[in-house]
Amino acid sequence: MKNNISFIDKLRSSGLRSTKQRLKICEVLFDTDRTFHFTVNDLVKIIDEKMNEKISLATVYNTVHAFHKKGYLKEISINSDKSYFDTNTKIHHHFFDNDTKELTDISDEQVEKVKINTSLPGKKITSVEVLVRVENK
Amino acid sequence: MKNNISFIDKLRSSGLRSTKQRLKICEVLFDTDRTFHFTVNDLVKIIDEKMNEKISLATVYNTVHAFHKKGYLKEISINSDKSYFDTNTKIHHHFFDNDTKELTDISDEQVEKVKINTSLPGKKITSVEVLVRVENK
DNA sequence: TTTCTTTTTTAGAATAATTATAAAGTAGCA
DNA sequence: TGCTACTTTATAATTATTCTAAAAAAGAAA
Repeated sequence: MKNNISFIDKLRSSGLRSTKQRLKICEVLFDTDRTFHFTVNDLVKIIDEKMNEKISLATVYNTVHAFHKKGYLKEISINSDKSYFDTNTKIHHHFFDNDTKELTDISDEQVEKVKINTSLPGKKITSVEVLVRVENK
Repeated sequence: MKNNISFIDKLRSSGLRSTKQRLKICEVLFDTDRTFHFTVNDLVKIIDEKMNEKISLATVYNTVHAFHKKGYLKEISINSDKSYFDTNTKIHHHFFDNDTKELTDISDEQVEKVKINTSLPGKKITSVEVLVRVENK
């Protein structure tokens, strides 16, 4: 219950009502030192097992989508049967290990600025992301 | 029926039996001047409507996976509800239109060489690809 | 060719992630 | 306090993909 006030503000200021469920999800997602990747299923499990709370699946989906829309979460582009989200919303890139299927952040400084010398008419760029695939030597 | 011989060879040499269905799919995928992107559903539609042929959905999935495994197709990393494949198997980059879900190639010259200043121990880089998401202005 | 073995195709069922629905509950404001 | 719009919820529906098991076809050997 410590810094939940900041979450309430966060929600309010983005036009989302602060509900019990949303605050709980905020805690799980943003009340940590480090950012992380997750699927909706991961999130449900954490809420259920670690937080001993029961939030309906539909609500978790709703909330994750709302947070994504507001820019508090980022969707990661990996082809998979599920959607991966990232609490690190800064522009950054990823290693994807083809052997273990693990995803690791590459901080922005470690990738030289990607320049795209072309565009699509009537469209604006919303993100530029690099995916570096690796495998065992 | 012209250059189907090459497809038969292609299949044979990769240890796949050359069946009527696989040859038809080869025609659709590889008997064109330009490479293209597709989903399994797109492919089924083309076979059905343009080629007036009926190949079972399971077979199309099987074949696409077999071709992917053999390196004749590339899967594109987009978080989406479906899987996208590319008949262009060379390393290259993409625009993905968040509105229309359309995928467009970005030719290699239009992207300045991406430099990654970090690595993972024991791993070697197999590809570095850029995904540029766009949406309506 | 005929026969035999293995691979492939197929329709349909099963699975899994996600979205839609519509009723009940809650937040925030007047 | 009461109202209204937004949320939550359980459940059904949807969609892409995979599984299954039987029938069909391919390739090799006799």
